[in-house]
Amino acid sequence: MIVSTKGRYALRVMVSFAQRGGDEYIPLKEIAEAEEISQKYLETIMTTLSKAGFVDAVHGKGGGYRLNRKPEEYTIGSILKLTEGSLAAVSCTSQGAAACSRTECCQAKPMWDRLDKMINDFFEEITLADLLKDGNKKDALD
Amino acid sequence: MIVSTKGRYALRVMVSFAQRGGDEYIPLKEIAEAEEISQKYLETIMTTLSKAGFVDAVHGKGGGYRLNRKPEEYTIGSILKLTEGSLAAVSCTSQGAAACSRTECCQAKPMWDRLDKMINDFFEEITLADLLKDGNKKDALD
DNA sequence: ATATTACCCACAGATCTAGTAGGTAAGTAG
DNA sequence: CTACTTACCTACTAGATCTGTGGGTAATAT
Repeated sequence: MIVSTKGRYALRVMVSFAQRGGDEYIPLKEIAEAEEISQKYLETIMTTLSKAGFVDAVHGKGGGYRLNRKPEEYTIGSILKLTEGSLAAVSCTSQGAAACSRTECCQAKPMWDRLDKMINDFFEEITLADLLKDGNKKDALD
Repeated sequence: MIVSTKGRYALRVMVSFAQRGGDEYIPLKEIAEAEEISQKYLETIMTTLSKAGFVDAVHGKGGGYRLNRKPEEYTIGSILKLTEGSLAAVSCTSQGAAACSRTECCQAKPMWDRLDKMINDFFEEITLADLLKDGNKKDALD
C-alpha cells in the first residue's frame, strides 16, 4: 500500500474544501462530520496541512480552515508526500535508506528508480482541480 | 511501500537462479548464504514459489530448486503479485475491498484505478531476463 | 468571562513485517 | 536398513506501523 488512509483522508478533505469554494473558514468538526472521518484523527492531518502552509487556520469562533491557493495550484503529489511522508514504492529508494550493498539489489535498482519516477510524475501531473472534474471519472481509463 | 522485503528477496533469488543458468538443483541453504538472506525466512518464500509452479523442487541429496522456464518467460509482475499478494497502491482498489460509499472517495477512484493499471503494466512489461541486462542499468532512466 | 476553535502530547488495539524454532516428509547414498 | 540431505509444515514472536482515542493547552471572538 503506497497511499494509506491518512493520505486519502487528506485528499478527501482538500477536495471537499475545493468543492465548497468560498473564503469562509470551516471548523474541523464540520468537515469531520461531513466526511465521516474521526475528528481526533483528522486533527493530526489538518495540523500537518496547516503547518506546511497548505491551508490557513484561525482559532476561535468563526475560525477553522480554508485553502489558500486555487485548486489547480495543489498537486496531488504534494499533498500525498506531505501526509504520507514519502511515496517510495520500495524501501531501497526511500530517502534515509542506506545504499544497498548487494549487487542483486542493484540489479533491480534501476527498475525501482524508474518506478518511483513514474509514480512521482503521475501524482505531480494531477491537481486538486482535476479531481473535481467529471472528466476525471469518465475518460480517465484507457 | 508497495514492494516489501519479501518480494525483493523473491526477485533477487529468481535473478540469482537466472544468472547461474544450468539445470542443476540448488539447495536453499546455498542460495540463502550466497544472497545473505535468512535461511528460514527464505524457506517460506521458496515454498510459495514452488507451490505456484515458478520453480521445480526436489528433495534429498542433489536436490534443491531450479527455474522451469526461460528468464524471459517470468514477468516481474507475476513474481511480485505472488509473493506480495497484491500490488494495489491503495486499499480502495484491492480485491476484497468493499465498494467505498463516499462520493469523495469515488471522486478519486478513477485516479487510483489509473495508478493501479500503470503500476501493473509497468511490472508486466519487465521480465527476469531484462533485469539481467546491463542495459537495464544504463538507459533505463529518462 | 465564556465559548469556540486550533494545537499538542501520550497512549493503545489491530495488523503487518521479518524472522525464529522445531518438527515431518521425501528422496539419495552407503 | 540406516543415515544423511533436502524440502515442507505449523506455530510463535519482537518490532513497527496504522488508525485511531483521551485529556489537556493556547489563541481568538462575543
